[in-house]
Amino acid sequence: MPELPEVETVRRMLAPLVTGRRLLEIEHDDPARYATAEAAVGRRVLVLRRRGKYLIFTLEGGIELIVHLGMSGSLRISEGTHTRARLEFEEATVFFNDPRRFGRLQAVPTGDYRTLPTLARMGPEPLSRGFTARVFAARLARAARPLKPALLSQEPVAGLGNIYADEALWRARLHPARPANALAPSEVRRLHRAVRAVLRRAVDRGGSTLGDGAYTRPDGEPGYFQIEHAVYGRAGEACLRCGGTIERSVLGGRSTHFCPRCQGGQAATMPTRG
DNA sequence: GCGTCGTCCTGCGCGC
DNA sequence: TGCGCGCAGGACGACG
Repeated sequence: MPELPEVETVRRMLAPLVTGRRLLEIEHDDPARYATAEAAVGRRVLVLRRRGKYLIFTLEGGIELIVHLGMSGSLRISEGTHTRARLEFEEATVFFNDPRRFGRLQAVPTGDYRTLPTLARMGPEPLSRGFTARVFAARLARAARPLKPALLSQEPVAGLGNIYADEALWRARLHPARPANALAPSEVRRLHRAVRAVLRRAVDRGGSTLGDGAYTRPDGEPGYFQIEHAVYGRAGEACLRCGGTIERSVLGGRSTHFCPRCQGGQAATMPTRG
């Protein structure tokens, strides 16, 4: 499932192919989903940037083409088995592959994210200078809910999904069910460092490609961070830090992986499943 | 305003 | 072997 490292990997590979090129045509099979993207046709790409898990093609004429890969989407330079849209640029073609159709492709006036509330409310970029422990603490303090769903909301910090939220919480030795607004300053600093460290490392490794193969780079190659996962997908296995047994629970409707021994806190109150 | 839950969608694994 | 069921996930709207 594409999170910040996967989307950043895609951006780095596609940017040289599309920057400065005109988008000539968008061909798709689903007008209900992708018709608004057609407003981007005929415009030149000024820059391809990333905000959280969103890819944003900034186009001439005050238009942005926003791409969200959902949980199974990918942008590829060759056609896949579930290609939903084909973006024809001058001298380059990009295929939007999305088996489960959770991805989005739409054009908006630059900066107008009224139809994308998560993007509009999104917290700071975790690898930017603006993401300080002080800023993070202030944003976490707004949420009374557990850390895991709070992080998935994108409001304390941008770009974390199910995998990297679990990995960051493990690195910070924080239980996923701890209320987000109840962390000590030292715990916020630990989580701040952990988020940045996990994401930096994952970007370096080209993201995570899981067994379902849902995410691959644009050239079809996998990422390699999955072999460094400490908790995600390791339920029942030994914790790499303390030797405890990794548990899988459901929190905020999402599978959550953690070590009850060294991530302490409210482990005893967590419902378990699976 | 905030948190929770259901919905969207489809490939895959599992049990029968 | 083949069928049916449940699960996985991010975003968002409805609801309390």
